Amino acid sequence: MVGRIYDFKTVEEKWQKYWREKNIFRAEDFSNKPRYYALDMFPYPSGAGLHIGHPEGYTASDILSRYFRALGYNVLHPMGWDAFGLPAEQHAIQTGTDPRINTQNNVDTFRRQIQRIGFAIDWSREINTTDPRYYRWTQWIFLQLFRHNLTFVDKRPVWWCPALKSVLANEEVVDGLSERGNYPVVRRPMRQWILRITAYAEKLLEELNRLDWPDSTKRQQIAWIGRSQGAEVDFPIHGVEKCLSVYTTRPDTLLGATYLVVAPEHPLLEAITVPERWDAVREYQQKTARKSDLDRTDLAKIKTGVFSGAHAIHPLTGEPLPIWVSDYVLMSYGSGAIMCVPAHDTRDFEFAQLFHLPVRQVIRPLNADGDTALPYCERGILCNSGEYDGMTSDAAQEAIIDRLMKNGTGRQRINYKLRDWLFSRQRYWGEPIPIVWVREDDFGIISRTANSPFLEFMPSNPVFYEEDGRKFYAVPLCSRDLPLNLPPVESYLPSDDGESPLARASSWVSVWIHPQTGEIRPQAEGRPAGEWLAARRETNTMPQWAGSCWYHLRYMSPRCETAPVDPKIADYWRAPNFYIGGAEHAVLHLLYARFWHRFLYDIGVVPSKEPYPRLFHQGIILGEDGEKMSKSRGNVINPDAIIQSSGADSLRLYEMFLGPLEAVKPWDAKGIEGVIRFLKRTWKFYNEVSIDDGQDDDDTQRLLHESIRKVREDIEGLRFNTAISQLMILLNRLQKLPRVSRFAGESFIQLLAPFAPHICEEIWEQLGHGESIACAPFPNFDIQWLTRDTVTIVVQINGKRRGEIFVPANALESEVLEKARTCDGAVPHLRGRRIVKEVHVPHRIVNFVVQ
RNA sequence: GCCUGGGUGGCGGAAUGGUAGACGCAGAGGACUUAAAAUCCUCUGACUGUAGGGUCGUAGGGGUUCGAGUCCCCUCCUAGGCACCA
Repeated sequence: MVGRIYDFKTVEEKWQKYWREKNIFRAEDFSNKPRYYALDMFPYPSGAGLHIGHPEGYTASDILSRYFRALGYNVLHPMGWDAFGLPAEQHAIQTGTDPRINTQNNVDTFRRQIQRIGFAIDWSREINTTDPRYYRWTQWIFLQLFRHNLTFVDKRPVWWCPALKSVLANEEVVDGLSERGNYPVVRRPMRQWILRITAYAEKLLEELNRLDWPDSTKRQQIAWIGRSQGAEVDFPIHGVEKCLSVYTTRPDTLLGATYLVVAPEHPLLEAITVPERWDAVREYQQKTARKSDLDRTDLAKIKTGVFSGAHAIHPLTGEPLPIWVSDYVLMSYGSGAIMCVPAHDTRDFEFAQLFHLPVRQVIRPLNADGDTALPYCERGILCNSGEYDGMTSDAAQEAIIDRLMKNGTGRQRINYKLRDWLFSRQRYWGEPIPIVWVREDDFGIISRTANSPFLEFMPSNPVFYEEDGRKFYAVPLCSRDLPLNLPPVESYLPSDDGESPLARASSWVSVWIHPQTGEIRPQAEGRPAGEWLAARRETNTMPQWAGSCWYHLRYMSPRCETAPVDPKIADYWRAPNFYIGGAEHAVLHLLYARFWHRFLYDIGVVPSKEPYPRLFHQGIILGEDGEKMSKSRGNVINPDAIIQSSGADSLRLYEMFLGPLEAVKPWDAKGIEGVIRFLKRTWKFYNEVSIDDGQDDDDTQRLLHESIRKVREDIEGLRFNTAISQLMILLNRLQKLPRVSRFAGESFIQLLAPFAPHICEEIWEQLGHGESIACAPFPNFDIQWLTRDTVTIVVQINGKRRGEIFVPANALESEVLEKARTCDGAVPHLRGRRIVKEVHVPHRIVNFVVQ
């Protein structure tokens, strides 16, 4: 019936061409069909080409896409390129060529490789974050954030990587080394753009429990946001008109505080340190400043610190408490100062031991028996706390906060570990930030110019910074100036002091702006007549995360010229039904994208609060040695080579058969033989079997309908490995038959089609169908074949399997037990024994407990 | 250190508290072939018995249950995340 030889290369190329030319997988906006949006984390098109890990997630989303299309859904399955980023920039630096060229080549390679795997992608919606028509809207969203007071600039110590000549975000630094390249990094103060993601901490935390996400990822985000509830307590300082505020999650231990510690960078330190101690404190500050954060946060190291000579006054007892300085207190969390309760905090205890500070126990365990080992860090019953003695920690906490509030020396307080998002990079290959800087007086002119185009995105709180005693104000470009294109530059190398390569494009940087008309002209052309103001463009660019914060929206209306996403189309597609990508993005991309998306919801741009309601992480495919694939280990499997030797269908099928989608699992070059044989047997089966309008025998029908059900359930539950083994079981049976019914013959190939679409299209066509199998309605099972007349029941004696019986499914319990008692396997073990208990689980098991 | 997963044949893995090891790989034997490849058939957890069969077996130890890979407690190993966040 089909050709004798299974020539996968010819078959696969034929159908890939067919799908492309017939636009089989085009998604239709506003279709009346139910909609299904399957989204992959889009790749960074690296020079190395497609990795074996890419097709794993893509195949999973492709199976779902094809499955739901066959169920009659209008499916959106798009692909695009997250193409800004460091490797392309470094390539540009090394070769001196424009990163656009290299990026375009890499994108072409990725597209060709992905297309060769035969994914059901709507290529008419392809997007690229480096396309000005795309980043125009990335810039627009930035300006909206700017307008809503969610951005600011600050000269702050940031991670500076001398080797990369670039500033890195907290998240890009791992153990004091750059995430990319493992170069050392140091702290260095620079002017930076920062996004107030902390303003969204509560919203991001709240929505989390409504998401269908892996628990571990939710937990990571919860930990990253790091909400804690406690109290802020003010300690007046002896002899100085100042108060030191501390944050504590254990206000119940307030009476156990014996000293305070402030961070070396604390702004009050200068004012409170007594003159005799000033040298020691300054020396300590300098020593800390020289330390890398790795040294500073190393838990294993011995604590250090100096006494400031100052004393704080306990707000409840009036007792003077010494104020120490130590780098175990971080300026970036809470208020940069803590009250220390060595009896009930491990770190405070350690410090107190080292510097011989008093330890006062104020909490005892609920079921106290004898002495408590200190530090005791659990909650318990208060002691040595005057009027609070005998109260539980919970009650005391409330009572103490109450008292502080009455005294005006404390209040409830919620803190987050989440830090604001350092958003600027001193790089070329990123979205330019659409801001110009003007002098204070000129900013006043713009602000007073009614209808100035520069007021379109003007925030209520101006953004400014000071340099050499002069203030510079941020002026947002207006939307008609977008996109702000990346200018050509002569060198992609940042300057040694860390300025972006854009700073060298002086004719681009220095401009005249016209407050009334909004016109912008290069200063190089000389000052035009009229009321023009001198301005300098922002030369920092956005981080690579920016473009991936909203790409899921752009796929919906990729050519929309009036908004990031067409509101009507966004209302149609809503949100992806399925989002798949690596777990390495658990906190970075997934938190940033949630932030931007939620902001867009808040300003009415999108209809849903959350970008990705259902998320899944595919596991990693390891090399054959069980180690992570890497060039240096030489264990990299190249997908192109697999496709060349075994075909795209085999690659797809094998990656899905390897194990559970979420598991980390090693590649096995021998293992792929199994699925190759399976596909060959499938081909051979349709070559040899005769398909007619007759009936199948009962066992075949039963297995067929069971298989349909299992494959459907497994696809929907993402259990592709067991779906494939069911298909193998089904084929093992079918291929023994000389003839099968049309329903059986067609169903099998349709069940297999989402996994191995090319071979199935070919067989489908040769079975006489004129239309693509991708559009054929998916087979459904008939429940009548899933209920059995006769069931097999296992007979156990004392929990050990001794035999089995076949009984009618509707047999009475007494009949089943009688048959079980007298079955061949059971009789010898029952002889001479007394049955003390009979357990009968209908349709499953009978267990006799005997003595 | 803390928080999460996970530990099942030679290997990847399968098992709503109910026949452990489906499916596949590897291995053994056989058929076809001059031969090899490919393909097809049979066997394949360990120990034990001529055989019917028996005993053991899901990291280790305990427990709950008629019955535990699955639930509970402890220990070990392993992967991932967090890490002086007061």
